[in-house]
Amino acid sequence: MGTAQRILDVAERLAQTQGFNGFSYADISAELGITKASLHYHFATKSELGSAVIARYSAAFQRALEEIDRAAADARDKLRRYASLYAAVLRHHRMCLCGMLAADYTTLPAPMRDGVREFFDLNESWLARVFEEGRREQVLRFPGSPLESARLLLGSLEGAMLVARSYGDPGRFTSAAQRLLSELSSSRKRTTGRAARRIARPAR
Amino acid sequence: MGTAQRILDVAERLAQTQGFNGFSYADISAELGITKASLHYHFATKSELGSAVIARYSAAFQRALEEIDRAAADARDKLRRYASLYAAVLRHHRMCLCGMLAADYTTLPAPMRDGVREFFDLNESWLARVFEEGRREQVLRFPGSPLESARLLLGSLEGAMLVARSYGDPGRFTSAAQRLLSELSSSRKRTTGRAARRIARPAR
DNA sequence: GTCTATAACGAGATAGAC
DNA sequence: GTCTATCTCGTTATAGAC
Repeated sequence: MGTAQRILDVAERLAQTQGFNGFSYADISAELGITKASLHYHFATKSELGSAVIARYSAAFQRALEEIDRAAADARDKLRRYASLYAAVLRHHRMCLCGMLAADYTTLPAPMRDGVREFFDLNESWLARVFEEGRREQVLRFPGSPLESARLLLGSLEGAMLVARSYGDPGRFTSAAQRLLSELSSSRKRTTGRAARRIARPAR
Repeated sequence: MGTAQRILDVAERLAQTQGFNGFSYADISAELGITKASLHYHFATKSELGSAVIARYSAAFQRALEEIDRAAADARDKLRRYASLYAAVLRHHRMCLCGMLAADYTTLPAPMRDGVREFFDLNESWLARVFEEGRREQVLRFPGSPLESARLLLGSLEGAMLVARSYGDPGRFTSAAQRLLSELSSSRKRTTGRAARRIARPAR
């Protein structure tokens, strides 16, 4: 794999675990056994590096959502798999990249701020589509607009991750995620233990 | 007001808006018109300063919760007022201190990490008591244990704040908070517009 | 594309005068 | 309690050799 990709891998992980102000070129340099000057050859400024990390992360997330659209049985299943994406991140002791950057938001360079909002927009519009589809096919039942439900779910999952990570306890996240899905999608057939386990250990 | 308190005021605001790694003694120094050396007289290390900020914040939050216990009509009203505390913070363009520090968590000195978890514990046990009370007095209806609902609500409010702040739109928070309360506390009498407005502009 | 070397600055922290 | 002065280290970033 190219050097640029390996730099992005490390930067992404550090941003997800320590925040954008919580790591430096020196950290990446030490981990890859490459000098700081070389890092600057690939990414001239930290802002540029951060923007590249966000862009790659968003693209990967986009692909994951398309994969869910392809594989999921119905809208409810899509939400379950969506929550599983978050659970997988947390199991790697990471926070969602953009949830993390949302905390650093006011200190971020403008291009990165835009990237963070675009990531949220991406998630919200996909989720809103899923809620709309679920309502249409009568597999989901919820009050208000699909977009409102999308925003509530996105924010709640981000917050559940954030707190769960402080306790080093992914169970806190999966527990909250299960309740959220069953509340937000209160169809007649209620969520059972089987679905709960599927969130806790998703297909890879 | 004493110098130490004014230092804490500034440090608290900076921690809530920029994160613990997003501000320095120099920032506080400039704002208060006092040298960095003087700051170190009051708080020898940044870790000490951070711990003091958390301790004061937690104590103030504790008092706010006791005030809610005193003033609120019932458990549902307590939850509404609880959400209003968060909305007030957000309106000041701040994030919850400990929600912010939860993002910085892995980079924090150990004493601060403990303080963050204690803040969450404090909130969760108060909320769990409220959910329990609400169930007992049949004003709230929810599945599972009171503690699970407490954790879900805490995490969801933190996350809703985090995302809303990125958009500079407190309305995103209040909208999510309303939905959460009405879902989490699905008694027969549903929440109305009157309650919604109370969350948007709480009593001070 | 990676290196050595260094610039330029800001961080947290301390010594000691007043 | 607050100051000046300073230390040491870490930060992002650049110049120029290989």
